Amino acid sequence: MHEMVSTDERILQAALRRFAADGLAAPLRRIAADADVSAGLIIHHYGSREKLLRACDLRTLEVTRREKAAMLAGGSGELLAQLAQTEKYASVVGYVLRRLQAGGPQAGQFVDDFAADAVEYLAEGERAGTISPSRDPQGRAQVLTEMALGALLLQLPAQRDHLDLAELPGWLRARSDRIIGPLLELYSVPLLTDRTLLTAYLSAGSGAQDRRSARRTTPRPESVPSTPEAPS
Amino acid sequence: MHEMVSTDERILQAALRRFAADGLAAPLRRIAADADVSAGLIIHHYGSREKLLRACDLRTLEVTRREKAAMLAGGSGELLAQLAQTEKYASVVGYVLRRLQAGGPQAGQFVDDFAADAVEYLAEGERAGTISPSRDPQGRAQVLTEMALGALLLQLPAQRDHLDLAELPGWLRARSDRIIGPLLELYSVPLLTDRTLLTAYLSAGSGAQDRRSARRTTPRPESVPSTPEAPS
DNA sequence: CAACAGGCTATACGCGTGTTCAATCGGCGG
DNA sequence: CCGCCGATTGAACACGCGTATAGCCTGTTG
Repeated sequence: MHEMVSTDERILQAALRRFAADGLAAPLRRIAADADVSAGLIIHHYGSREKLLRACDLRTLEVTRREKAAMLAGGSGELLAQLAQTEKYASVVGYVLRRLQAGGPQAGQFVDDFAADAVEYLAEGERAGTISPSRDPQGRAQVLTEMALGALLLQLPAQRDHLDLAELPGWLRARSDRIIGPLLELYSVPLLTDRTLLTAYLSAGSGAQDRRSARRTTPRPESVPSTPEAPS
Repeated sequence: MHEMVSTDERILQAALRRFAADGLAAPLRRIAADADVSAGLIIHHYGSREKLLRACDLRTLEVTRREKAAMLAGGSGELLAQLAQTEKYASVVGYVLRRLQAGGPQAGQFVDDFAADAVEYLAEGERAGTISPSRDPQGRAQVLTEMALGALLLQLPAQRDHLDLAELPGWLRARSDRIIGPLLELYSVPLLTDRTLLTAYLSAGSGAQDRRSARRTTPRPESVPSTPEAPS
């Protein structure tokens, strides 16, 4: 009644789920078992393992882009978390995280994709007056995106290496509740008590767009412990 | 003259370098070749591959702790970056990143370790008057650490999956220069233009320490796009 | 009805892995 | 000098992987 999907699609969805659950190194045979087919059939349909991964990337990119566009139109933020609320999308969310974890050029594309959308979100907030303007919106969005995604990725598999897709939405929401306090504080009251560092850096001749001049000009003041970059 | 290290140590250092360069999935035989020994000898000395990884974890934890303590005494911030400046420690820095990338419980321990030190750094800055006080220092340090480490990890292997340890220090410094602008701005001028969100959240009954009451009480205002958590 | 085509499976090959084992080497105490 | 014992090695084992191949089973077509 509700589902008579083609075998290709069934394989792709099984791959998406299994990759998300066990990581991108999940064996082909396991995916085959999940999709109730033989391992050879996957090769027959997708050519090779890498091609299958490519297909997963494509599908994921497509879904996230579509869904992000819908959310942008709706005007509400919170991407991955909100996306994962819909249980239907848990696998693609998990796949994104696994892809980020695996690294490589593909991960960069995902990040850039999210960063590009973050630019729009922040600009929208800026127009609405809730987000302070920046002298480098692109850079700010990039940094914010990398921090948000990175932090999420970092404490995601801290529990185990197996990701339970059924628990993922609840886990994301719980995590959101857990960190929203410090996060709100961090973004409401400046971490640094005065702007001397910022003004010093800005007057040192590196405009926002001008990245080439940002080399060793800043004398890197000694008195300040722990530039927030520093916990790393 | 300057070096007559035991074979165990030579193996461990080779493992550290190779794991850092190629990831924790690097084959034992490759490490053996680097250390000019046979693969069997590694097993003979360390028992198994996992034990070798355990030894690497231990060594890394020990070195970072010692060096972090020294830096804390010295009063200067910037941990991993500064550590990596000394070419000698490039391998342990790389190993930390690889361990974080691999995830698992061990990664959590590293993060917690760094977060614990971040608490001290921030407290020191707070006493010096350069860092604003927080109502949840532990939570703030945790979030800052996860963001810093996560962002670093996220765009680290974006170039390739092979990490060139010789280029790592330069790469870290370049990255630092690249993002210091938006970062300084982000931590000097509040991202959110007013504190209504924060006060609303705080008045919703969730004290800093009291995490259990932080469930779905906040009505999650509709007007604000992109809670900074949101770029993810 | 016969032949064909294609989705699909079972099996096998080649490779790389961690680990084991027997054998060899080398120094050191009895 | 003998004998032992740990360090060290190369070959072999067992296993899991991705992939190639040959065949089966079913529906369709001439």
